[in-house]
Amino acid sequence: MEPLLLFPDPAPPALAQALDLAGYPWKCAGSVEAAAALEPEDGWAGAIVVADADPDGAFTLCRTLRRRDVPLEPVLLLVSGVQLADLELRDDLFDDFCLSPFHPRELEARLKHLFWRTGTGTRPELVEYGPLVLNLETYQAAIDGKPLDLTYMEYELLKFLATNPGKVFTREILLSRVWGYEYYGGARTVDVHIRRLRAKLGEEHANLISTVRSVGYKFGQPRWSL
Amino acid sequence: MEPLLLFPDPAPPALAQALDLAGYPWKCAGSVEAAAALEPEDGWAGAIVVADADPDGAFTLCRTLRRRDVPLEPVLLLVSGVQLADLELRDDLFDDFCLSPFHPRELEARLKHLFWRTGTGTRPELVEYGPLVLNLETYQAAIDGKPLDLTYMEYELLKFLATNPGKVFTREILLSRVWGYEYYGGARTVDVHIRRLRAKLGEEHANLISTVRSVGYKFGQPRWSL
DNA sequence: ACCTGTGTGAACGCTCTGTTACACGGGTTG
DNA sequence: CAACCCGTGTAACAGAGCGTTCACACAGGT
Repeated sequence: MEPLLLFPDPAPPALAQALDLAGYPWKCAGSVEAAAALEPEDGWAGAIVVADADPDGAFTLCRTLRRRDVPLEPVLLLVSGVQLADLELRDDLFDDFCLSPFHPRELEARLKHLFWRTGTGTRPELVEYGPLVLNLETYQAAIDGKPLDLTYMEYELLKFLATNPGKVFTREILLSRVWGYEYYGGARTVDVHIRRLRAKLGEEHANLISTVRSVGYKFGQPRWSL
Repeated sequence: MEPLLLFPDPAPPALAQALDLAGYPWKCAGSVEAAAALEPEDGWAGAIVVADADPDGAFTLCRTLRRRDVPLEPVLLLVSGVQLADLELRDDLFDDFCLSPFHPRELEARLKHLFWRTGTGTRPELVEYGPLVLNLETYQAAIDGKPLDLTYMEYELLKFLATNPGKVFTREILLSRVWGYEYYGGARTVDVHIRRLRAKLGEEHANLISTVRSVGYKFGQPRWSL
């Protein structure tokens, strides 16, 4: 995903932190010129403009962004309560606004809805570990960019292991956590699924799942762990 | 100006008072039927739906409003902080939201910006995915330029899937999001509608909807975007 | 060399899905 | 008002896919 443009420079720590937590990349610019210099090749994903400290600069930046050949969307404005009146007659300069101080989850919800509304990229939920990528929304898996054709149980097992890399699980734990608490069956079932997973991962990556003799299995971190 | 539709009935005093102060006329309705009975000849100016007390009723009303021949705009949702997660996957049901308790001036600012925005017509009336085109205004569908004769449920189901391409939905999710919250019925209903959709899409495009065994259905091809 | 634990392949049986047929209700037509 | 059509929900069945189990080979540790 392309980064968001933030104004001013430096951005308020709370804003930067909220975006980091939500997983949105960003870059700061303190002026129109700095924004132009920092702009990625594929353009910004959007802009978040803080209008508290320097309203004039903020609105100037918004105006510039909107005057481009392809007007930048979305533009989210962060304003303090007393600034609400400043929005008067400036509706064309922003797509949404958020009161400052803001709740991180409100900001995240607004960004999400904004991206949905403007039709631009929404990030899928991913579980990644090295060459392995699991897309939780599409139920797809890929390794080295090549899609893996996993069955439901294989996917669930791999997802559980990959979300807890390095940790060892006994077969009983895996049965209860992946198969379900009420499940009562042979522990060897796990072995067979592990084997099929290794086979589908390919010879090169079969060692992503390692056997811990007399204990169980673990995912990743084959050698050097803390 | 036509009145705003408020939900539920009675509306929170703070909301009514804020609207009175801002000069917006309004009427309350506690159900879909009441809203239909109260609707002015020229239609509502918009709707403000409070989701705090009765989320199910609120979202059902939103869905009804959006399914009209001319989808009602704008819809402003009032939610409490803990409800932010409820907005997940419901982006199509509202145009903006406001955290409750709200500051009257924030509400006023949002309404103002909302009317400005919807007045300029930014709502996407088409949903496109590859050869498929859905016209949300005329309720028509076409594939490869040839019109599809879909029933109401088929259209709603396809619309929901096509607006979330690549994402997998369980039958339960589809029942609640397409059929409605209050719906209690067999999950196999979804299967049959999927099958009818595939049949109408034609042999060539039937694979636009793919089955994810033990999970549900998804539309279109993966978005392996980063 | 023995024993325990794990890898491997095949076969069984169940769950899930595709598909068809039918029942029900609302609306329309004669 | 009856007869019909259309849209929708539900039941039933068959087939395929998939999970589980078993039997045996193999490796590691004592």
